[in-house]
Amino acid sequence: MNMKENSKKPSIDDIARSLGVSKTLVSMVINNKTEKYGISEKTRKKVEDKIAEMGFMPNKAARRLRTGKSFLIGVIVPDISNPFYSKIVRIIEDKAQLDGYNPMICSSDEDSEKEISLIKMLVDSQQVDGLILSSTLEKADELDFLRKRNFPCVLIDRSLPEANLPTVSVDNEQGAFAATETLIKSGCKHIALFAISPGYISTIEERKKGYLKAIQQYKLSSDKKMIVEIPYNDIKNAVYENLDGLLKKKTGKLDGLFAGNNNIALACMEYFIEHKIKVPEQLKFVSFDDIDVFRFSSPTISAVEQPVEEIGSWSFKVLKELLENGNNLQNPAKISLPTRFIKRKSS
Amino acid sequence: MNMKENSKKPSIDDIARSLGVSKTLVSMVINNKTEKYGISEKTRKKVEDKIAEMGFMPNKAARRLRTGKSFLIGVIVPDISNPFYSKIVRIIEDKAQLDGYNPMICSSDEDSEKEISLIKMLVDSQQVDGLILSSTLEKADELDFLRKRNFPCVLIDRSLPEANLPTVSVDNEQGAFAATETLIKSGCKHIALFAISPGYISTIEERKKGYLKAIQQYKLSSDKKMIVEIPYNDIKNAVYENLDGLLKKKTGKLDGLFAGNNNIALACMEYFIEHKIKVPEQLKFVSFDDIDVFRFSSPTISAVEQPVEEIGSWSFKVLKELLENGNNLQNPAKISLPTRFIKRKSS
DNA sequence: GTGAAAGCGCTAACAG
DNA sequence: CTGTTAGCGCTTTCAC
Repeated sequence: MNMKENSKKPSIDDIARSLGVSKTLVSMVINNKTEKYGISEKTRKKVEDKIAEMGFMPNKAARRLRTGKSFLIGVIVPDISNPFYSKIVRIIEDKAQLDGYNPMICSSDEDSEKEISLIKMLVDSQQVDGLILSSTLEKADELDFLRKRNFPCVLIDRSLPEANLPTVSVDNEQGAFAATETLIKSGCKHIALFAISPGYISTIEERKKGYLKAIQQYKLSSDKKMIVEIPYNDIKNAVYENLDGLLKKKTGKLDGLFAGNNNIALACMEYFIEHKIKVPEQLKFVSFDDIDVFRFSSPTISAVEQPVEEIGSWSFKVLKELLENGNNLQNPAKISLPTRFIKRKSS
Repeated sequence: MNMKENSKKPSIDDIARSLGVSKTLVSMVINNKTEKYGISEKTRKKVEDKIAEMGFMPNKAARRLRTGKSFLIGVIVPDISNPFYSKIVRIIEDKAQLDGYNPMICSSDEDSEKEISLIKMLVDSQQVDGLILSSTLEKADELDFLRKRNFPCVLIDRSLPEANLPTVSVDNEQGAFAATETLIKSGCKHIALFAISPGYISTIEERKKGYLKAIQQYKLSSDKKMIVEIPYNDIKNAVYENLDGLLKKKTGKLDGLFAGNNNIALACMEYFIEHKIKVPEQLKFVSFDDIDVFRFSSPTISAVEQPVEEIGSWSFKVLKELLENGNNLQNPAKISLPTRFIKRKSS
């Protein structure tokens, strides 16, 4: 009763047979190697026409098995539904396509174990040719198995200490410094930083550093309790609890808040609305990452903008270099892009 | 000078040889077929240990070539960096992973040709087992080559007329009706709908229908010019020009605006700010798609919320059904999910 | 200029 | 319960 599957996909063999030539010839045509092997224009044309006629597309699995090259690249980010990452990924997709690569995109959920298993699956199972990684890992040696194999891998957004891997990142310290400085200059004395945990992530560390540098440079009293870690999985509750605590304090009451990323900022903003906290009058507020919300909210939110386009295009550019010319383990590219602080009404 | 690649990946052969057994046995263990073939617990354990010890992972290219099954699914959306789609995709990723599938995610940029070539690449080249498609195509027959092969494919978000393919979508008409009705009930007489082009996309058509239904039901004068098409590639300019025109009119001046999707809404909101248009006093405003911005903007924006979670999980569920039990071309699943109108301050 | 043949790593039919 | 074997579709070496 089922509809019959009439038209199986043609293989290279079908093309060859229907033309009375060998598979070799067809293969050479597919791979633009006719020149190299001195195939005549006429023959090439003949084969090409047949390929078009039969709608032949080479089977990548077979090619992959034979050549060991997949023209796939693995892309792992913490969460593809976070606009910061989805924008980067989109750029990578476009750039990769231009060079015939297809990305396999995965979300690690800030989970080191999941990340490792995704990497293994991409590298060992799917045989991606290279990896672009916004890593959640704590230590570089968890990636040693890649390094040992000299596997093309570029770190983006987050660097890894002593990783010795090419990295495309952003000057988080400078960005955080600028953000904190703004708060200080507008009169804040008690500034908290809400940063996503785990705290060892390089971007978080650098943001903390920038924050502390500003605090110290302007001789504000620094208090360890003003740097709070917000767990990735429970942002809203953590933000609410901490804000409750910090705003209740009699002495040293919070008057400036720096949200370490866009999700934390959103939770803070919800809190402000629910608890009728007036920003910037009662509390000045800035955030890392610039998202659409910040331009339209009331008040508009000052934020550290990251150059997503550039992160995306550089990351593929660097990976491509690795893919084509091999790793230079002694001296991996380290690209650090500037951020831009956008001052709006919240600070 | 280069670091030697010491540790090649082990193959099924290596495992078998180092254990003195056959590849078959190892293969059976990998694929959990030991029960089926009555392999002893002991042997299985022995093989499994070796696999763990050598860090073996089956080569998917080989498996794919042999079995014709890739455990890959293709996912094509107009733009992965649009939060509406990135959220759906994220759900699909999670659900697929639970069943051992990996998504290959692509953006079509609302370009039919690009979409077709992506489909071909996914299906013929990458050999994905199934497809989840938020299609930009005009007519279903462009997908006939898939239907002929009985290829598992589910349409999401947008349906295709006479496609006879399983579809997971949303009741756009009802959503648009509710949105328009709100505008009418709050006193608007001259309501425009800004919809993304191409206008033949089912969601757009349905939204137009819902809009018109409300207009007619409440006996407002309907004017063709009040439905404007905004090209995907030039949203901002188109929105600005049309708003300029419609707001300048002496008679029948615009007093209500319905943005057909989130990107259009953002452009409108920028316009409002730049031109100091007071919403809702001067112009009432609603949008399709609910994004974070709408909850925080001033004023907050009323919007038709789509059940992204459900779209994502249903789409994989339906595809899985196809994958496991085959197509039912006579009677494909058509799942229509309700939308929810969220009234905020803008209307 | 072109073709024959081997083999990438895996699965499954069949044999024992 | 376990092994032998053929072959998926392609690229590449070598031969003519």
